[in-house]
Amino acid sequence: MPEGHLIHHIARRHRAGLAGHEIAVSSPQRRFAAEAATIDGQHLDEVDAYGKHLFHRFGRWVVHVHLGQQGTFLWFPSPAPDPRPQVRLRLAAETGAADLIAPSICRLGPRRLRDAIVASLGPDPLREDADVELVRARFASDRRPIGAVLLDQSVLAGVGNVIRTEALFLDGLDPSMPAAALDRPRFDRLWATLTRIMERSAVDGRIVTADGVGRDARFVYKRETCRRCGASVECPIVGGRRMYRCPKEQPAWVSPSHETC
DNA sequence: ATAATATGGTGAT
DNA sequence: TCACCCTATTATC
Repeated sequence: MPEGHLIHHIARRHRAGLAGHEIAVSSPQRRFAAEAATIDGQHLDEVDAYGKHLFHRFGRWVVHVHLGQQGTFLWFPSPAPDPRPQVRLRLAAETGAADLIAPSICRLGPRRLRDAIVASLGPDPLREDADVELVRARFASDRRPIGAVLLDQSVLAGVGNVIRTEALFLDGLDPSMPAAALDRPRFDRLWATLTRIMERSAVDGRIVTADGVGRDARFVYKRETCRRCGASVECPIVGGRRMYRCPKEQPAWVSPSHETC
């Protein structure tokens, strides 16, 4: 669930349903109670997504949320039911209520907190202000496997395990290929693929690569056989996380130095 | 119905 | 290196 597409999906929902209103802020679970009291009743100025980070700005304050692996934001149009006891943060207006559950980060800070977080992140393909040239330059000087670089949030913000896996499949790239070995046309195509997957997934609220349900909604992620050609899918660990590769659709990268002789 | 799993990143050890 | 967060989704019975 929580890759960058979902954060943008949530931001769009909250922008439409909560921004511009005075918000009743509470913490049924109590772990955010003091902070909630500080901003309770204040005007929500804007909601912003950057990579996997979410920011709600209330005047000089900003609420910073990272969903981690299990975190989720539920949305209830009015009349919203009573929040379950596990709800860390509820943001409620006359239009509806958003309940935050099981985040890895939920904290209140000054506005500059957002700037500090953003400064640690690479460009986000889902943002208009994304600097593609900067990402291309970072790739060109990075000899780590491309599968690992795609997960590095300081290079590129918002891509997670499913999106990196499916994007590399769609572009026929071996995850273990060094990022620096990617030529310009293939980099540009990969950027376009990432942007397309993420934008469509941000609209739908779930990752969409292939048409289908469950595992059949993906080409290789969590599959035993390739959805396109039926070949047996490999499961290498790249960048510390398990990923999936079709050996036929994603032929092994061979170092140019070994080709000549 | 019930159970296994992880589409992260942090902070403790 | 590991525990944590305690969810929705998916698979299985």
